[in-house]
Amino acid sequence: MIDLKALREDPERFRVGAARKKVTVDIDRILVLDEARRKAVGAQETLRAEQNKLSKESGPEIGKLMGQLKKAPEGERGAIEAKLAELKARPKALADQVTALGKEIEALEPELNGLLLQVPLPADPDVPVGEGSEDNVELSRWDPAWWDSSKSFEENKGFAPKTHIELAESLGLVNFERGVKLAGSRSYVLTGMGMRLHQAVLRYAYDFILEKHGFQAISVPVLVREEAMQGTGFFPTGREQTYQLEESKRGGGQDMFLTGTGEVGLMGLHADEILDEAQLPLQYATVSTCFRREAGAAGRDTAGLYRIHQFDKVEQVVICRADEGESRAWHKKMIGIVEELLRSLELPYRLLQCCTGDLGVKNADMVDIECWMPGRGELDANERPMGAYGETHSASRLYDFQCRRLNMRYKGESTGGKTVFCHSLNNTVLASPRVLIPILEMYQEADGRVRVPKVLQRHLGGIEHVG
RNA sequence: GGACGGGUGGCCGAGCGGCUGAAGGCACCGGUUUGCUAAACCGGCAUACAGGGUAAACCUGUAUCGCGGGUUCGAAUCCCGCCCCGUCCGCCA
Repeated sequence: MIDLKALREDPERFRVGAARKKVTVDIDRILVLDEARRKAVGAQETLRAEQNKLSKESGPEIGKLMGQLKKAPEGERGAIEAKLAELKARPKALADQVTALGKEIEALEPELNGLLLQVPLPADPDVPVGEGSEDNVELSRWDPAWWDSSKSFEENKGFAPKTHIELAESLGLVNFERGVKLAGSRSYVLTGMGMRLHQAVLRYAYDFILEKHGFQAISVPVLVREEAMQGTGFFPTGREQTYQLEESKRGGGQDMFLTGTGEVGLMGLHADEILDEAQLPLQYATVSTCFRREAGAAGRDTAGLYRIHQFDKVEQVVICRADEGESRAWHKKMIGIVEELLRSLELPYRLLQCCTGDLGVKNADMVDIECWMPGRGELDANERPMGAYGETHSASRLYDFQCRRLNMRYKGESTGGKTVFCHSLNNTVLASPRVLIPILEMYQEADGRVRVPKVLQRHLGGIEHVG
């Protein structure tokens, strides 16, 4: 949620911000509705002030007259009743006007609020302007000692690579057919060492963020109420991306939603709370199952473990003071944690500065990390993929956009006793099974086996090879 | 699924038609006292929106006692609907 006051004062900033993010939202309509609403509210408040004053004056008198009426002899009742009616008439008339204005306001608000929820947070000025992912800017690359990203897989390792799908099949790591039988397209079943690798890499990443970086371990519900989805900024825009359980249709209280990321639970934890500045920054990490409908992605990445409806993810979230410098410093730090993790796994990766067109509504800045996946990308003359970077991580800075919606504030020395909305950030630590793609493909050997990354071996009982 | 009980400020908790934005306590902030700490005492202490004021201090108004509606001149208080939380029993893990 953006600040309506800020929009009122500088609508152009939000017009440009939305345009650069390729989001269509009628800012002028918001201004018109806001103006009309404020006018009506102002008029209503004036009337109410008058009404309150009147009822304070005439109220006790009415009470007194009512008492007299009970005891009064027949003859005097008419006079008292007339006086009562007169006393009651004026405030009543005002109340009717207030009600009328209330109806007017009610008519305006749904549209205004609906529009307001759609206004994206403008990207920071240093975020490159662009249309979409093709305009993202590469910031840096990293390769392990045994890999040279300027050369092909075959030049690096001396044999042609198999894709993770082929490896999964030959080594019995995934059963796609049965996944589809059970749950439809984009479903899979990890089997044997596939499941063990999945568990091992998640556990490794989770221990990594907790033990090496002091994040707090926490579990989250993955089935949440609508407020949590709206509060974290996934609704209304991402509504069609989420699975909805229509409990209300079965006579239950509310519909529930399956979360697409642990971020929803972690950020929702402190919704409607006022935190003590001394508690900040909050550094939370969770591992949770994520569900995504992948609506609108029909036909893209249909095979393999890349784009699937259900996966598991270690997610990190930071809630800090409302300070741009602090927010930027945390962003760097969170990205650094992932770099350290990927280096320990010896996976080649690159950092991408996302351009305005590739940002979501809620972030001011986003850096993606992509791992090299030899089985992805364009096909060569032999119809074999030439490899490509594929997104495995995404680090966002949201300023107070999310906390405003969640009504998550803090108070302390630096705020001068005022309550201020917190800033929030989030980043993937590791998502699996997607990360198994670069692991399987990069660690495959000429004999068809897959070496187990060193750091994962202790999570797999010391096993050095799969297959 | 059945039977109850309950949702009030940062927290606990009273109030059950006007004098209540709301007693009292805790926490917090300022002060007095004090060798230090503690205690004691005094004072302060909700949020949002709108208007005024220098985008500060502050002032004014309105709203807010789970949410929505109703009764009433007037509702935290009465009525109706909904949501949520809790307890006990049953069922399942």
